[in-house]
Amino acid sequence: MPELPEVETVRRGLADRLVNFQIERIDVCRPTCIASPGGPKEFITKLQGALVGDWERRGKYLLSRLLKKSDLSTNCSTEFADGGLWGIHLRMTGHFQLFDEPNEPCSHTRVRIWSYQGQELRFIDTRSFGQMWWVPPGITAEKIIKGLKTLGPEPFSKSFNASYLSDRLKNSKRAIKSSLLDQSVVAGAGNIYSDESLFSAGILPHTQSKDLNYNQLKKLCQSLVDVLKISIGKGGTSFSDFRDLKGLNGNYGGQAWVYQRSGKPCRVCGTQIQKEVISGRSSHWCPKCQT
DNA sequence: AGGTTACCCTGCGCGC
DNA sequence: TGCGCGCAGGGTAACC
Repeated sequence: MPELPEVETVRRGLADRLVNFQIERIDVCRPTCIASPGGPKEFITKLQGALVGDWERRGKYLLSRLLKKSDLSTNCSTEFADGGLWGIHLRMTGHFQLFDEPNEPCSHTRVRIWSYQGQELRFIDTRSFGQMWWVPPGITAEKIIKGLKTLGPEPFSKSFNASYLSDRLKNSKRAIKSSLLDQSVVAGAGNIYSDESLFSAGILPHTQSKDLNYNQLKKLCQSLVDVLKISIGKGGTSFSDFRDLKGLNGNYGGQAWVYQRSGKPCRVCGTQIQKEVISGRSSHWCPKCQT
């Protein structure tokens, strides 16, 4: 279940490893994972021949700038035209593997992308929730990728602070846990990091969002940023480790304070960690450390 | 209109 | 041993 730190780790891995990665061929093994309007056919046509450029992360979305060799350019020319954007959302179980040698794909392989250099970038996604898009040149990614349109501020940006949260949540009766999961409030938090940041801030997940005072919101902002940063630091840097991302899930490196620890003693005070479903997502908290 | 729920999908763990 | 059920979760559509 990649959340912001895992997606950021993937972004860095792709940016590091896909150097001069020019796409020769694509095999979409599961057509439903291509979510752009033109479907797999257009996705394949438009990505083929493209050079994969810079990688950007927005919330849990990944975007790569594609460069296409200009029709006017000669063999020796290094001129590239805008090839649009390649968007990716890993959702629950999506991950990449890069192979230097030919290799038999596993049954959960959804998209296979070969470079002219003979490398294969493979998208593997057990639960098949992951999606990819091709965004035409000159069109904003928000037009094609619906989720980007409603994305709130990045947790690490200046616009994510206590006064923003205070204003955004001042009339909201929903549980703060639910607000944190809302990508339009803040981009990138999922179930793990919302539980962990609430623990770190000493706030009960059921608390009505509007009832949090300025200091609590300040603490919450800082806690979320800290928890995310710590996890990015432990996210690993080598591409081959991506297959192990799932192993890090759920405990972000074994350091979870409350997430999926219901019934176990709180690492701080020993009180039994509680669990309850809040707005459809399991929530974990310490009844003594969080008030 | 804010807010909640169902759904998509698959593997796993539990209970009988 | 084996089967069936429930659970896990991000985002979005549909609903209240």
